[in-house]
Amino acid sequence: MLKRLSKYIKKLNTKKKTTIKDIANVLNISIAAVSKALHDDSRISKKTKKAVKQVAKNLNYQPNHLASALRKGKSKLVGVIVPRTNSNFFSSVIENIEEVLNKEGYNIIITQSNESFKKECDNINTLLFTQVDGIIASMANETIDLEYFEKIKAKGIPLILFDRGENDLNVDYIGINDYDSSHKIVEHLVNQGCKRIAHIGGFKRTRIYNNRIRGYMDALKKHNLPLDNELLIESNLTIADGKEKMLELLKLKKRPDAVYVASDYAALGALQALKDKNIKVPQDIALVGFGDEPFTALVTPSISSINQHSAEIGKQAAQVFLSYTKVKSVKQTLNKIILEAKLVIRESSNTNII
Amino acid sequence: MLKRLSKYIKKLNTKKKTTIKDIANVLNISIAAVSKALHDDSRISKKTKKAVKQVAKNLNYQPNHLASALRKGKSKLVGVIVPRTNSNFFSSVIENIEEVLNKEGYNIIITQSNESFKKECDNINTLLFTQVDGIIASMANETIDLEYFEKIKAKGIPLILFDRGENDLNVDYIGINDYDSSHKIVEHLVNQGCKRIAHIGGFKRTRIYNNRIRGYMDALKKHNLPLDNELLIESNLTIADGKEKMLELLKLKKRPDAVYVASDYAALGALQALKDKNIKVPQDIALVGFGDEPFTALVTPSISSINQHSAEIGKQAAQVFLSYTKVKSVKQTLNKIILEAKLVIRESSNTNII
DNA sequence: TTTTTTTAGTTAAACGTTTAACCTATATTT
DNA sequence: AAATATAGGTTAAACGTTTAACTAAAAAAA
Repeated sequence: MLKRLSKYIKKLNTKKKTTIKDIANVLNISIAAVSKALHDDSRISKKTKKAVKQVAKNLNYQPNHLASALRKGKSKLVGVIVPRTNSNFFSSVIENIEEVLNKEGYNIIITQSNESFKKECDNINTLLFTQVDGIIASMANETIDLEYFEKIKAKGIPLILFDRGENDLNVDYIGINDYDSSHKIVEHLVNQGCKRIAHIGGFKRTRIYNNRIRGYMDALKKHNLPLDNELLIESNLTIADGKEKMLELLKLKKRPDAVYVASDYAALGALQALKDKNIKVPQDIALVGFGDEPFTALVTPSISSINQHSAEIGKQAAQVFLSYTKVKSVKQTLNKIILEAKLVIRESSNTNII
Repeated sequence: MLKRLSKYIKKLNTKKKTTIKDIANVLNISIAAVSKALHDDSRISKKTKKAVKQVAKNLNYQPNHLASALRKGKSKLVGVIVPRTNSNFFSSVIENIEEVLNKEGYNIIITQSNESFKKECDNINTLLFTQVDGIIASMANETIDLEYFEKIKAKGIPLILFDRGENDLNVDYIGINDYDSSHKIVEHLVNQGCKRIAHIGGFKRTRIYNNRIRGYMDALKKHNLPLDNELLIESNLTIADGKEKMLELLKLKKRPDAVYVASDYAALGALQALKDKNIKVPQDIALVGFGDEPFTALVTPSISSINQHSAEIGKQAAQVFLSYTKVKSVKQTLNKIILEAKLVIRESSNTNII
């Protein structure tokens, strides 16, 4: 064996990678035995297993994932599609998906749609082409046509949506209770004495923004505040949008005394507009954002916001995917997991402390 | 053919995926012909090509990437390792790497080290296991032991580092000129009339932070400013670190009149500390950050910073990788690409405008 | 007409695993 | 002692492509 080994040791210096065939040759056993030994199959003796593992180490053997994936029909790869990774929310969701899936031997391929429908379709094609075993996604703002997502389902590949989902699409979903979150915000602002509460929201067609808008309207009704159409604005919720829409609100004859913005980024823009116009926050106008991005705690005044439990969403999404891989029965009830969000009150809406 | 096709059309409803074998059966030709037709091989007639593509479409054929990757020995996957995706810098670099590589048929697998050496090693193992064709990485702060990176090189897999690299490691590198950037900052501060310039930097062992520190010291010398050791602080450069180290600087008997922080995040923390202590920025103390993260333009006062050309870095890194796949000759000179950074002057260091 | 060239394929092996089915020698049971 | 079980493997096919090497028929050249 030693002679055979030393012959193979030379191989280390060449480019060619070590395969189980090499190990089999060194030990003069079949490749099947090697494969089984590496997987601790019960039909291989301890002695052989030990020898195989030793040789594998010596030859610096690295299993060929492609080969086993092809044979087993499983790539052990999960695709993740997010609008962008550069928000703390998505970055944290991804981190937690990765953590849970890595433990089970899965790797993730992260792709960004940049909020573009076309890019999202490309991403889906790419992931299907790469033979991922499942897809976890949060939809782009633009997306209305669900054909591509249907395609995933049609192929029998588990699809789990989080945060940005769609009511029409019959898939697993993990998100927070947007409707209730709006209620919490409005209630808080009412408690602060606000009477004219505006909402800079996202577009109604997107499930989460629709829910936030409905929650906002129903909450106003509940607290006997009149619903004024000029106080409800739809937008893309970028920083620039927040600034622009806030300036529009400030032009109204009857200004709002509070603004609830459906995204922290837009809230940051709105805050800049308020500062530019020398309007005191929260005394003149109170401000609440959404998402609890770290910077909300760092700007002056700090911005009240809704914590979306990003870590929890990531973990649950991964778990739902794993449940598909474990259960043999194809028929499985869909998971619709709605987490309760938490309102974090900061300076921008707290008139008591100041 | 129609009869055969309709027989196969049923297959669409089953789980089994369509393969080139199915297409071959429908048209009664060999699978080799199908493979060639799909790749527009010159030895296949136009008629056959057309027929093959039509049937492929009808059967909803999707090439099995694993099979072709195994056969060709190329996974068409590139691994990307970054400390975290949630800064604009890394997110932008990644976006641009992806854009360039996608055009050439490559996909990327993004992994995060979370600045942990152990996680980084795990990431490398994972990527090697997944048979990536190359790795583009920015090292974790913690990393000193380069063994794992050597391993990549040893396997003959192209390794390209960006931003956080290492002088000792003989690999391709793309980054900005940190040394010069420090010079630009110091020069600017001197022009603003500052005479006691402090530096909250990263750890010297990391190449980029070392260069920034050296640049800072040499620039002081050049402008005949004394180098005071208590004005040079090493840290991890988190937001909290920035705040803490700034408070330390404020405790000095002889306070600085300007602080150059080696990261925007730490600069943000520093700014909070200054605000808490009611110190006017830039009048009492001027502040400059590093990285040109979007929030630097949005806080009050806005923070001057260094733009690192993230898009350019991403594109170049991808190009360097591609150069390995195209050139046959193994011997290739290493690329060390150093981009010139740009100082963006904002309120935090601009005494003229105020 | 015969030979050569071109066209349009076909055959079969290979990529590195996994796994169902089979086999043989030894140990155990009856 | 014969029958059965168990341990420890081996053989060969399969996963879905790609590709080098071969071939048959038709077209062009001689």
